[in-house]
Amino acid sequence: MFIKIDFETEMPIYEQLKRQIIEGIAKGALKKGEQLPSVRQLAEDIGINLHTVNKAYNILKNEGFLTIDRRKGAMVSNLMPEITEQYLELLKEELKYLISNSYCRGMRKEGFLSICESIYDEIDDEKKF
Amino acid sequence: MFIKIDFETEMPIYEQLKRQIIEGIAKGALKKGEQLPSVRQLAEDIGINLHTVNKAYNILKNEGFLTIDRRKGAMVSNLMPEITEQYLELLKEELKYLISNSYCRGMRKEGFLSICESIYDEIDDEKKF
Amino acid sequence: MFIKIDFETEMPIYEQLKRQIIEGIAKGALKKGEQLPSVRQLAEDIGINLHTVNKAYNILKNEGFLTIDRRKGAMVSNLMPEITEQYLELLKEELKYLISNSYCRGMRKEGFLSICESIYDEIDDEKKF
Amino acid sequence: MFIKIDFETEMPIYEQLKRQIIEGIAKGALKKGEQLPSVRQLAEDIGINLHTVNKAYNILKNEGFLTIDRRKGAMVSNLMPEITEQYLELLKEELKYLISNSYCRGMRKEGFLSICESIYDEIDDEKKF
DNA sequence: GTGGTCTAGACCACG
DNA sequence: GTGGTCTAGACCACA
Repeated sequence: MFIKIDFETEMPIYEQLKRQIIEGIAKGALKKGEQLPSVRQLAEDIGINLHTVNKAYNILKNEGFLTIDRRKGAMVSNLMPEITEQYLELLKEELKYLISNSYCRGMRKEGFLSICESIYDEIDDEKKF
Repeated sequence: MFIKIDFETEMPIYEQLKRQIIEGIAKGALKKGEQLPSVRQLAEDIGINLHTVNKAYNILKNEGFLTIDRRKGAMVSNLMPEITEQYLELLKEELKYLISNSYCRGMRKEGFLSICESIYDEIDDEKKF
Repeated sequence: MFIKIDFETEMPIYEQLKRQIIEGIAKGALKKGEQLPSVRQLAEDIGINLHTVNKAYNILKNEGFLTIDRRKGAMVSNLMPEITEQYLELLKEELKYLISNSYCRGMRKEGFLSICESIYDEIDDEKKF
Repeated sequence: MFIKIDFETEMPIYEQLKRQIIEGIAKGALKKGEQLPSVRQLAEDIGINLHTVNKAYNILKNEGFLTIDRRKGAMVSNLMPEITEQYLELLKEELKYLISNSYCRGMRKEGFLSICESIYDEIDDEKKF
């Protein structure tokens, strides 16, 4: 796997793991239906406790990114979660803060948008392979 | 003040406070050089602990949004912080996650950018008054 | 057979199998005395493990829904189990939880009863054929 | 508290706890907005591990029955969860099984409905005090 | 071998 | 004092 955990940051390990898996799905490193390593396996690979991996997997299951198949363990869902009203609200809140902060620091609309665009393009690029 | 705290969310109160102050500065509700309520005053208004307000103020001071004068209390800095390399890195990380998540849920570049744009416009609009 | 297994739910496969067989008996898709597919056959049809089918069959035998003959395999019992004190207790416990949950969510007696009624009617309807 | 855990049954402790809390809310033993014991407190009272209580609380939080206030700990939500499409589906599935089982054992519609009714009445009765 | 459950103990962020 | 996080180890249900 491509997981890199930063043990220094204050972001919980399970949250870092969760985010990297979502990013992995977005850029196609993890295909729909693809099987993920077992909690034990991944925990060992990363050097963390299996319960921590389990927590990340379970959150992702609850959010609809993963499904846990009794026979094969965790796998990427074939149907990704929707853009719910609730998600949109949360996204806007988060963006409002990021934009406000950047705005105060002098970044204008064009600069911010071009960063977003380049990230989107990055995802699309990796998608091709 | 315009502060609204949600006591039921996972986000720490001091973080909510910090974000709302930054958003207030961005949209011009708080002008440069303007004085903020005293720690004691604000804490009472919102109904939270002194320490919590203090923590938010101190973080904002360290990040360069506020200056704290022993006599006059906290005020909005006359010079906003810069777009540092470090900030840019953090911003990109955060956006990468938000975009990946939205991408998985089917939101494409145009949709995401238009949300960002509308938030920027909102800030600019409020700025006029 | 009419069995549909959901491999992604939390409910064990053997439990899903057991429930669907009981539902099949209730609505008359499986007649008293009727022979069921062999463990091996059913396992292959559904694409699950032998042991899993075996477990479901054995539970159903112990509860009195099936009789298992060494030569002829499993068949639907000619005498269905009774409403024992123990069963009634369990049923009430389960209903108490379901009703409490529904009640909290605002469902009133009439709504709940009408759902039960429609399920009963459904069973009776299928019974006619 | 009124919690009674059965350590013999195969139902997970956290699930028993979750159910009893929901039942407590339904019958009014727990009022909206009321504060629950801390995880440590309740764990000690019941004689289980605090993580087990924590798990139950978190599930209930995610389902909308509890809210966790940073200042005061867990409390009963002021707004109960809705009857979602998904919940209704699950409820019907569960009822379908219970009814099928009871039907096989000879219980007819009237008998089943009267049990449901008496449980509903029980809840309403306790509500009055 | 897989995830689920439970226990236990430690440390930390928060208020 | 509250819940959140992480670690650790044990046992079990499931397939």
